[in-house]
Amino acid sequence: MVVDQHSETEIDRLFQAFSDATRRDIVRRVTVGEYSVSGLAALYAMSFAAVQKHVAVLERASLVTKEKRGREQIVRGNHDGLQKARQLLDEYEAIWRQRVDRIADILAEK
Amino acid sequence: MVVDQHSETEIDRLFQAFSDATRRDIVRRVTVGEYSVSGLAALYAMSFAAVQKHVAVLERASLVTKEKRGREQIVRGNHDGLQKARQLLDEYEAIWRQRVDRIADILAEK
DNA sequence: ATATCCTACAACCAAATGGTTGTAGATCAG
DNA sequence: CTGATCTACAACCATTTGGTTGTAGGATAT
Repeated sequence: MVVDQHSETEIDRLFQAFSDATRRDIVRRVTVGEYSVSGLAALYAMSFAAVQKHVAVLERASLVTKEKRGREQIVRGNHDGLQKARQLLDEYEAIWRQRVDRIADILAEK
Repeated sequence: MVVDQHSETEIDRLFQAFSDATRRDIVRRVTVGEYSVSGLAALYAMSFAAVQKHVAVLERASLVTKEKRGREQIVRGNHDGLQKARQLLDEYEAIWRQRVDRIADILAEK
């Protein structure tokens, strides 16, 4: 495998971030509206610190942004990460379509 | 969070499977053509057993299928997992679009 | 001024992950 | 038949992950 190390670990982080139900829920929530970290923490049956870590994972994956406002940290959705993930999966879908086309061509030759 | 446990852990597995560069490479390869597990193992700087585990992770995520042929196990791409992942991300994209529409409506009211 | 709220971060823990080596059973080739 | 190949799986190991509690500091409200 000779792949760009930087972007590959970025993609690792992106899908890793999506692979947890709590984090996916956070992403949905903060895309619709604003939440402070403690506001999010109130929603789940886990400690504030645990939610804080989830938000940190999402931020590193560009799925969420944080902005300090007074004593609160406001969490909002970040479209960048989602767009990158979707683009990635579109590439895999394109490989499937090429394969289907290739098989169709072979059948047509007969 | 009151979510369907079964499908949620399925999604966990799906994105978890995508969060590793070797596994993503395997998915691309076996979508284009057929590979035995040892055929795949020859491509990477890791043991046969490690690749075997990666394939197992992909199989559980419905990103790949295995079929025994003689003494070999043939690995092929499985479109189901990819489709599910793409559908999921499309739902997140839809949330974004709703948000954009909502903001546009508010602006239009003024 | 002081108590409360929100956040950051360290230290710790159990379980999962990604890798290894080794063993054993099928299947194939000569 | 024998040896080589392919796979499955167990046992082990280091690191990461997802959670906890505790401490400390900055911002807010009374």
